[in-house]
Amino acid sequence: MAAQNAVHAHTSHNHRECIDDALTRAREICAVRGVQLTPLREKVLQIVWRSHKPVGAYDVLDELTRSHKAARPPTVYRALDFLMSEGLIHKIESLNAYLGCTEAGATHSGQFLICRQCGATEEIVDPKLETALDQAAKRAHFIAERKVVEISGLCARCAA
Amino acid sequence: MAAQNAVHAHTSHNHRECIDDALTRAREICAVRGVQLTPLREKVLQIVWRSHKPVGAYDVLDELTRSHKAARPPTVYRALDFLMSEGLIHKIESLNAYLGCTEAGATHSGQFLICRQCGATEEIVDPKLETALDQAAKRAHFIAERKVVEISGLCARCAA
DNA sequence: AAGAGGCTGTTATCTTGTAACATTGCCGCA
DNA sequence: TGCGGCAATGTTACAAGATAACAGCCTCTT
Repeated sequence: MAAQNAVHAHTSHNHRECIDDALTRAREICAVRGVQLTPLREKVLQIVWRSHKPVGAYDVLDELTRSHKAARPPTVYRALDFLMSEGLIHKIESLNAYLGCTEAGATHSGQFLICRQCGATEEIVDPKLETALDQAAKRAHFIAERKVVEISGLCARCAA
Repeated sequence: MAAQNAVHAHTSHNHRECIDDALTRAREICAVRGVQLTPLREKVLQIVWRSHKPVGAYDVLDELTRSHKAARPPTVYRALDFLMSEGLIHKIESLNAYLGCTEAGATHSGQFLICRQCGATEEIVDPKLETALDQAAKRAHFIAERKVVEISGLCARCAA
């Protein structure tokens, strides 16, 4: 499920399952935590999950407006902020765009592989890389809190 | 010089030397490459180097306008683009801001430690981290081209 | 003199993100 | 029953970041 998502962002697959899994998982997580995954927030999460490509806030807004005429920028940003604070989505800083989290539940800053050709972006969880980041910070006597790792290039599919 | 800058971003030091070193180095590099470090571009580089904190494009613009009334956003962005393409500055994606490069000359994507308290940002060059990044990409069959690594937290000074 | 290319000027606009205040709806409690 | 508080959303306006598109200028070359 989560682990499966993580390895097929750049491949063809039944994406409906991705979305369903993500939404189900999000509902569970929010229920456990006692926070409200309102219809609006869920809709935004669904929109972000429409693809494995990071989606801009204003693209979310365009999409959201179809079903929700009152939507405005703050509507979207509030929902995105909520989803980020609950670890359900990530912001891809180098693109100013948002991506569904495949490791929802665990608090973590993600590590991403962004294909410049097809746009598909995969979240990876690489313990060695994580360690290397911590060690690098430690050597510099720096207390790491948030770690942004975004590698862009070509996915296997586009390279072939 | 370069290595020295890299370890004192978060400490007090004679910053004039940083700037002078950076400008001198930039002139050398551009001369060797046969590209033009025009007065305008040099001025922008100097402004970016005024501190070890990443500087927003519009902050650069405000500062630039003092000596250069005709300056407009494109003026600044063109200069920043040039300086980035020559590896003389980096963009800090998570802040939408720009920082002088302490390793100018070598082509590289930087790795940064950003103090959320004082704002000082240090560029580090950590071969082990570099390797870990390459390995992580390789394991995912991904061809890495650009690597964004931005760790934010507390510098030793602010933690104390 | 003509033309090409690189740099800068200039105007306008686009994209991304936030401030600030109003409104709604629900829940607990007097 | 009504009131106070809080979380979520509505609404308007704007700030901040970035680029498009075209004009002008200078230099070098032929």
